[in-house]
This record gives sequence, C-alpha cells and structure tokens, in this order.
Amino acid sequence: MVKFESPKVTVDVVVFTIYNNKLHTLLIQRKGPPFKDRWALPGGFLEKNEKLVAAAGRELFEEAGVGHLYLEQLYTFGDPGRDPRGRVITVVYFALVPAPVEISAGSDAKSAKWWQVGKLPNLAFDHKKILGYALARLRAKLEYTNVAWALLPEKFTLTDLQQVYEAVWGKKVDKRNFRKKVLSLGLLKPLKEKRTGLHQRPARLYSFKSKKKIELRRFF
Amino acid sequence: MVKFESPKVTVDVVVFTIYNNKLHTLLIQRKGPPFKDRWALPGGFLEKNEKLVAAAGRELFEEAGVGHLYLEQLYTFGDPGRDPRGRVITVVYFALVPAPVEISAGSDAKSAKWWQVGKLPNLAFDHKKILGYALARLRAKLEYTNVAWALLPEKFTLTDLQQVYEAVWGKKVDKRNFRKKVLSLGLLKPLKEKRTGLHQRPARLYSFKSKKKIELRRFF
DNA sequence: ACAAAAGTGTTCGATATACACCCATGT
DNA sequence: ACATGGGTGTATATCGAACACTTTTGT
Repeated sequence: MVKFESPKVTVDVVVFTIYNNKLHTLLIQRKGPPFKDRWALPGGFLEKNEKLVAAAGRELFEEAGVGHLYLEQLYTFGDPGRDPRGRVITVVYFALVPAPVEISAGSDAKSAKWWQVGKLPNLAFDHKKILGYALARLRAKLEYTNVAWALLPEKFTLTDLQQVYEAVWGKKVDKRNFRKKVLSLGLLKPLKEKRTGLHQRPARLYSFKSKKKIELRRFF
Repeated sequence: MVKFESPKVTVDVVVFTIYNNKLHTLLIQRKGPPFKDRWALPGGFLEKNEKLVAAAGRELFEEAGVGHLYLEQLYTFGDPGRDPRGRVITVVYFALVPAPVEISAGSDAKSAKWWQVGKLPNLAFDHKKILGYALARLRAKLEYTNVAWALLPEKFTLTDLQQVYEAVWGKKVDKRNFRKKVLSLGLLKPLKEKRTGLHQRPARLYSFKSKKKIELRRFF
C-alpha cells in the first residue's frame, strides 16, 4: 500500500552527569551531512532483534565509551520533517552516569564531549527540544524518586548529594533541612569511613542501601 | 545493510472513561489473524506525513467513533517478538474521554466495546502489559495534575468529581477533606445552576476554570 | 414523614521551612 | 591561629487525616 511508509527507527540517548558541580550532557559531533559538524545526541539505527533499551545502551557505549548507567525511556519523536533525509521515528532514552567518566571518541571517529547544560552549542535536528524535555524529566525524577544514586559514585558525602540536587535544580537548598529530610527517608547507609585529606573537618561517607527504583510521594 | 531492518511502526491508543462510576477502557475485536477474535487496543499503521499524535486521534475515531478528548504519549513498545508477523514498533497514546460516549463499530467492521477495567478479557499481543502501564500513568496523573476534567462533562458536581477519583484509585475518600482540598486549589468555577430532579437535595454544578494542563506538586 | 444525597468545621499530628553557631582537620 | 567546609536543633506555619451531623429536595 502506498499510503503507508516504512519509517526508519533510530534510538537516541540523552546522558546527564554532574561534573564540577554542574550538570553536563554528552554530545557527539557529526562527521557527515545532514548537519555536518553540528553537535547532536548520541544515537543510531536499531539492529535486528535488538531490544530498544539495548540499542540505547549499545549506542552510548559505541559512541562515547560510557558503560554502567541508569537508563529509561524518555519519549518518542516522530513528526514528519524532523530529519531532512526522510521519515525517522526516534525513540529517546534518558541516562544518568556518575561523575567522572572518561570519554573515548567513538569507533566511528566522531568526537564526543561533555557540555555544560546552559552553555550548549547549536544542535542538529530537533535535539534542542529533546534535551529540554529530558531536563524537565530529570528535575521531576529527582524530586520524587531516588535516582540521584546514579549520578554519584559508590561512596559520597551528604554535601556531594546536596550538590547534585542544587546542580539539577539550579538553586541552593538549606543544609540542615536537606540532611534532616534525606536521612529521614532511610535510604542511605552511613559508612565507617570519612573523606580526609582536605584542609577541613573530614566528612562522613554514605552509600545507598539499595539502587532499586523507589517512588517517593514527595521530595523537597 | 542486512544488519538494520525496517520495522513497521504502529500507533495504538489506550482510552479510559468513567462509566457507571467504574473505570472502563475501549477495546476492539480483531477480525483476522494473528489473534483472530481476541480483543485488542485500537490502533494501526502510521500514514505518510502524519504526526504521531494525529495517527492516534485518527485511529481512535476510525475504530471507535470517539472524538474530542485528551491525548498524550504513553510509551513505546518495540521489543522483538511482540508481534508474530515481524518487528513492530508501537507508539502508544493515552486518551481520556468524558463519560457517556456512543461507540460506532468501526469502518472496518470490527466491533468496539467498553470493558470495565478489572474485568478484562484475554488480550492480543502484549496489550495486557500496555494497559497496566496506562493504568499506572492514569493513577499518577490524577494525583498531580488536573486531567480529571477530561473524564467529566462540562458541568459536574463535586460528588461526580469525587467518584472519578474513587473509580480510578479504587478506594473511597472522605467527602469533607476531598471538597476542602479540591476547592482550595482554585481550579473550579461554581456555577449558578444546580442539578435537580433527583429525590434529594439539589447539588451545585461546577466547571473547570481552565482545561490547560496544570502540574500540581502534590494531590492527595 | 421519609429517603437520599448535599453540604459543612474542628482537632491533631506530621511535615516543611526558616534560621546561626560550634567542630575537626591541614597548613 | 586560621581557613575551610562538616555537622547540628528549635520554633513556627502549613497541610493532611480523622471524624458526624444538619439541610434540602421529591415522593
């Protein structure tokens, strides 16, 4: 039937991390047209017999060398005209990785780079809109779930955790209230160790009791 | 490249309404294989140059005669093996319609029927899973947004509104607390009219001041 | 007068918010 | 000793939860 087309299906990924106490996202530079040299979200075509979420994980690893992470589906963008080459349906995933991730330029020689959110370059396709969407999701998720663990290393201080929230929300929160609230949730396990070596009082380290997804009814 | 396939893209819709103070969803009966005679979500293939959300609206209208409604994207299901005919990526939309909707059997002579959620038949494909997903979304949305307007007629009583919440959540709520909360949100406009004609004290009618989507930080 | 649903307030506990000072370490 | 961030408590306001009786209509 002429009426139906077979659109291409791609899977893209928005990855966030906290680097230098600022929220950053991963972009790759396009080597060919369309949008040659423009920055874009990592992504690519779906392979045969590949689950959607697996494709997202694979693209991320291939193009940016990013491995262990939190992945969930964000949204599907598929309006006509979003790719000049033809009809493309893009299923976008949303990923969180702990702070200091080494990026290897991808196997296909595209360059990958962490960009501070708020200082982004012009993006290819409708990727700016997609990023805005992802950012809204991140802010919301941080409020009512415990996903913050995915942005932190195994061991962290309460100040580290607070800085994650501040970076994502773009505003300061009160230290005493933050700690009271976060400890009352009972999701953290205080460790015996402290972080030493700075010119200051050592800070107690914590880890998450569980990394299972938990929905809280409200969070700050 | 052999490695990439061109999957088919379909758009399905989960429609909810409140009928007889119970939550219902719309299903159509399949006329051909696979899953002949089984009940399934309304849906179909994406047309050329058609937006995803437009496809959802069109399918709903074609197959069930349902018009004016609330529509948002729910999730995309695309794992291999979910359709025996081959790789199919299904973008699922989520719709809400006000209570008494006349259903015309669709143009392709499939029968359409409202089923009470909780008394559903066996479903085709992975549609049971999809419905579970949609139900979770509905429950959550009702908590933190004002989408309840989409399940009600233009004018309604506070008891009508309360019954929407009770039907979706499957539990009773306290009338005094419900009214206090709902009125304090300031989203309702009390009308001069009352609903009369029953053997009882007439109830004041209300309408929503706005049907714009509003996100509340918390709701019940 | 009766049946049926409409309408209405108060008390109590939990939770959010605002706010300032001492502590432990490295140099 | 000093600079740096770590760590802690209290008072107030707001919000959610529990709870029962009177009012208005149609028959």
